[in-house]
Amino acid sequence: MVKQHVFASTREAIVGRKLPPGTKLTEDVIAAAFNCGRGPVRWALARLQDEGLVTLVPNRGAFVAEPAPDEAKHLFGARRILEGGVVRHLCRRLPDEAWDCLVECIEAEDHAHQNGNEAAALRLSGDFHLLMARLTSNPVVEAMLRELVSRTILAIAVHQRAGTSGCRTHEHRRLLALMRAGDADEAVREMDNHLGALEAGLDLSTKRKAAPDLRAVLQAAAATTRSGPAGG
Amino acid sequence: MVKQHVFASTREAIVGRKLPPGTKLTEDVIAAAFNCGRGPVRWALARLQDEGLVTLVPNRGAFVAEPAPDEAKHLFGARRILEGGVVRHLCRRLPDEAWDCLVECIEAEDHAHQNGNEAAALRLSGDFHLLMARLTSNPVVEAMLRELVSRTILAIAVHQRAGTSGCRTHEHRRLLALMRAGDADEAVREMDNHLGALEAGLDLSTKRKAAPDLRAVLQAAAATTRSGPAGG
DNA sequence: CGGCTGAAGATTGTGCACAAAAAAGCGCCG
DNA sequence: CGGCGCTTTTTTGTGCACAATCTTCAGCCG
Repeated sequence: MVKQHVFASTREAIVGRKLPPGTKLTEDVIAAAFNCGRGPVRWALARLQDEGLVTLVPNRGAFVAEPAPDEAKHLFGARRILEGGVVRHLCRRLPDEAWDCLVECIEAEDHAHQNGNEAAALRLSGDFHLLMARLTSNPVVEAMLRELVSRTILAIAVHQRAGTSGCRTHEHRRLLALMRAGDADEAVREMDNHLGALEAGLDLSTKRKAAPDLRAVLQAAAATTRSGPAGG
Repeated sequence: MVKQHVFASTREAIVGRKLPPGTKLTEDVIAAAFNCGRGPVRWALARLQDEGLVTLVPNRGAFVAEPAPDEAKHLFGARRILEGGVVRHLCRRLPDEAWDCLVECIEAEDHAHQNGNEAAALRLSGDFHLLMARLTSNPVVEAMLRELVSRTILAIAVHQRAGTSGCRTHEHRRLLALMRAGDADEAVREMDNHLGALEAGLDLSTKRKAAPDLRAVLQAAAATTRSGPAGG
């Protein structure tokens, strides 16, 4: 199946930071890159849009999504709600193999940090959160969090301050210990703080991006009224 | 835009019970119904698939999703986690207008129940849950729950027992009172019980659907090995 | 010299045609 | 009469062409 190949590869390129936010995704270019027509590309782009990874402007084209500051805040807010529930769900009991999996994931992240590979560390950090969702044995929850983590990576790529790393592994370790101990309330609070620290590492000033927002607003206004200066 | 029209109308037809689960969604038929080519139809189907409302089998076509018993359980589990977080988030404080909105929604649901319009009541019940998500002022949370509610409606349509109605409004009222009182733990518990009652109203026996599952399993096995009797 | 109008270029939206794969129906052989 | 293989038919997967729209830019007028 060509469609899924285009979708998976493009998604991997976006999440793996190969395609920075704001990159124009011209259909012909992608079609040429995969040696296929525009049909599969359009299918993949539609899926990517649903995941919030690309923005599809009518008659303008597709772009790698640039989460606005407000959207980034909403993303973190949603993760607080969802992952709080996940943590509370996991606190009850879990087989030892599950805990080992989480420990292994943290160690891999530590290893990436030591090698100075920040991109891999950020990716592993996301994998840790995703692994927790997987441990709920609920594919629906897992899918929701996967989408949230992907978009969070995008938001971090856009608004990341210089010198700030992703998830600190010691926070992950503490969270793990709290969950293993069964202290639900404290574990949820730790997750809240953890996500708060992640959000605090970003620069979410809403005024700095006034110029591009202005253009978007004008476009939206013109599209709404349909009676502006665009007509001949 | 034709695409969005096809998408919105088809979605409305599925959620509104006009298209029962399992219905074959032939592209040509939909294209003819909307007087357009198959392009917009494919786009709409891709979006619908991402929302979990249709199942898209390769080289077979699109069908209105029939959530399996396991998937239905996962749906309710995800809603427990997500809506539990929503309730906890809303417990803090909310303007009076918000509470009025919720009361109004409950009364509309009551009205539908009195008129014997069960389909509308189920729809209003979903709107109540959706309204709570909207009151978080978080579009991401709202979108996630909208998808979950839609799929839940589908699951109910498939597995509903005879004589069981949807959300009881008095449970909604009690939940509302608890949230307004600020009793987070008790409100979350009420939400849990409420969703549990909804799930209990379904017949989620996994063995009864052995026959159709068998065919799906055989198809999957054939697709995996690629060396079955299908080849010529 | 600035702003506006017009055309040209580029890109997406849509429809149509062909190919491939699966399903169904049918004939044939045991 | 039942099971198997082939053929036909239906439907999706893909590519290509045309039209609509937006952007850009050159030329013109005030």
